[in-house]
Amino acid sequence: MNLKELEKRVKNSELKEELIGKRVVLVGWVEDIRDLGKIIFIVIRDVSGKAQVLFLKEKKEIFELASKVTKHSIIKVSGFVKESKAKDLKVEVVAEDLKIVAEAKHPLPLDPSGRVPAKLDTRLNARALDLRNPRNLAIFKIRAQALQAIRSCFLKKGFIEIQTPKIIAAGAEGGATLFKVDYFEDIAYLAQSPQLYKEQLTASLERVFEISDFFRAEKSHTRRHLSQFTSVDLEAAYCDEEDVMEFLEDIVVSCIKDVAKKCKEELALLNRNLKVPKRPFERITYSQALEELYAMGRKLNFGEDLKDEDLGHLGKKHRGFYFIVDWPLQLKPFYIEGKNSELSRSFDLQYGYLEIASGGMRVSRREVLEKRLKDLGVNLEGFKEHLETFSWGMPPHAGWGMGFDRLLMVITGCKNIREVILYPRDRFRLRP
RNA sequence: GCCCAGGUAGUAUAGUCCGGCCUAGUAUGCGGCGCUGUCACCGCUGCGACCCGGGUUCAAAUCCCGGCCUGGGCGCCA
Repeated sequence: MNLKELEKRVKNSELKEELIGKRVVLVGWVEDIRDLGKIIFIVIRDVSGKAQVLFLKEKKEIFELASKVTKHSIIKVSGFVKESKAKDLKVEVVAEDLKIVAEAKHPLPLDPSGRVPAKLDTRLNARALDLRNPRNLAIFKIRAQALQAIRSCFLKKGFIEIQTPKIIAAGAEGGATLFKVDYFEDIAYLAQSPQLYKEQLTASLERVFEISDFFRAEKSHTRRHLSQFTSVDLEAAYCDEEDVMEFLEDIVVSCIKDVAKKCKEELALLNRNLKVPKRPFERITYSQALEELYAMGRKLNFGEDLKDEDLGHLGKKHRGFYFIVDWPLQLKPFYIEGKNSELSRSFDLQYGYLEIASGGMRVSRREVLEKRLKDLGVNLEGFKEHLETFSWGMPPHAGWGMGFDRLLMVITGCKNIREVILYPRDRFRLRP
């Protein structure tokens, strides 16, 4: 089978009244069969939607073939379009010819029609079949659209898309746990962020963005953590934290606006009434957050990180997107610029309890960076090449990283991050 | 690494507390038969399951121990 052979193919979503009387070819999987004895209705679905095909007893050969088709087999049907009496379809196709392209052998691991909903684990183990459920497919149509929206927003602002290495040398970056991999005679690690590279690149590319997967060997087991996740990263020269916060607002709002406009059917399948957030997003300082938490009976000292429970409380008070700014310097990584001796020029973007993005003004002076690293007790040797670039004329720059999968949770309303990833990787899942 | 919950036909569930009328119920699925407008088609009929190993007991899906797997949470998350 090839495209030439399918020249007359009409996607199910294109099957409209204008085609009445015309001969068409449909290809797709069998979603449902209703055999009434002398007439058989087959509901055929493809990536675009569904259609109803009629088989009449007069066409003996194909009628008998149709009565043997199993659900979820791939079939090719040709026939004439006519008006339909079906509840939710305007037209249908009376079959003239039927070919079983690929038989689905039962039992199947789950029922994509969703009549008996399968557990997430079962679904992920049979993902390709699971995505024949239009609701689940909708999530990934939205995902693709959201990515495209973000990319075009960056390009409009003059950003250059980059790809940084995913295999990196010694885990000098510290912090979160790295995955170790054999690298010929050496040991390498999987990158957990493009941080150092994207900063370096502002020296020449000025404004850069990257949309790629990164890896964290955290032993987290929650509904919002994964070992492999998609990160949207921005870094821009001659910008400060305020500038990149505006970029972030713009990216998020454009993305949601675009999805709301172009994915109406998909959002409807998810029962989602997607509201475009208003700019500017609310901003609270870390100190304000502590005060608010104190008023709710939670005592935290300055310098303590906000725990999930705290963010949960704050999320109830601040609905939708909001920034937490002015974090204590000690809570932020070495490359974040200080505001003074205590505070940093950084921000986190929250959506309710969920942390979506974090970023800030970066340190661009080598001596400051070296001091910060030394204060943390890090061996400068591991950062030698990175630090060197800061002696070649490093422009002041700021940036952020956003968890794309988490943004998608917000857009789709999925409560488990695994639902918005095709083949999620977590601590307990390495396959399929 | 820690805590909690769970594992019953292909899928999803009831039963488990308090062992015995469980010959394991229901829905959906799958097979057969009938039916010319279905649309979660319908009617009749059949098929199919107690995660694995050990223990207690006259008797284990049910209680105990170990293992494997899953879900949720904590911690962790530059």
